[in-house]
Amino acid sequence: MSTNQSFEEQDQIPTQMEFIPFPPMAMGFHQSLKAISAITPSLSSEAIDFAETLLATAVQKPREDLTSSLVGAGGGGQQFSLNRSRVINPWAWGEVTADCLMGKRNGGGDDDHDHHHLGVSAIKMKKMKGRRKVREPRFCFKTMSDVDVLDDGYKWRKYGQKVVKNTQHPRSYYRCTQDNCRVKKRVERLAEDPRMVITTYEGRHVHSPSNDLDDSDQSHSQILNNFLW
DNA sequence: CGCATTTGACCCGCGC
DNA sequence: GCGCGGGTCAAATGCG
Repeated sequence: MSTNQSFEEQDQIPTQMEFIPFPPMAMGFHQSLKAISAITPSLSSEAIDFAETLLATAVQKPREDLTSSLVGAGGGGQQFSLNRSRVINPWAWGEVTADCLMGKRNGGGDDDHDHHHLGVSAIKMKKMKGRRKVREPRFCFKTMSDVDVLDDGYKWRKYGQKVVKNTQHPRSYYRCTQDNCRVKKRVERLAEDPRMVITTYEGRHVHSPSNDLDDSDQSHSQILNNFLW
């Protein structure tokens, strides 16, 4: 698959920890990602495209709306930054955090549940030493939520759970239930802040999302919707 | 009864 | 070569 190839062929592995502050997303989500990719070759155009599509799917909005939502919801103070490390993680990743997503107007309670973060990371694995192990493109969201599994429109089946070292929360492994679709995702909670959920997707869906969202999963999609306005 | 989840075992890559 | 740790498998169990 050509997508995998382009992820694979980029062999630039970050060598030190860098933290590059990024200007507000006045230019929009897509352009911001493009700009990030100019800084780091780790974000290929496929990664950007993948990120955008996936995020749009997750929030159930067309890609065009996604950009305007993020920009429109903006105001000042979004932080768009790039964190690169080989020590902690051999993957390069970019993260976007919109201010609006945390404190947005919400007359109700002002407890933690009104503070939402949405992070987006497009990541690739470093090339296996000696051998070519093809890895699907990966991508992770960081969200603040009290539910572990955010509804992204696809059906997932859990196939494993593991307690990873130095974390008190188990990591869960899910696979897309669709035949011939090899997409997987991992869900874990941040050790430093258990309210933060890291969802890592691996691979691309070969089908469109199942649209049975309007029954029991309503609450989940509502959480996602809350991120954007 | 069928399907999803749980959970311990197993596999494999990597660092020492 | 060995041990560790992350990822996956699959039998057992739970649930609707």
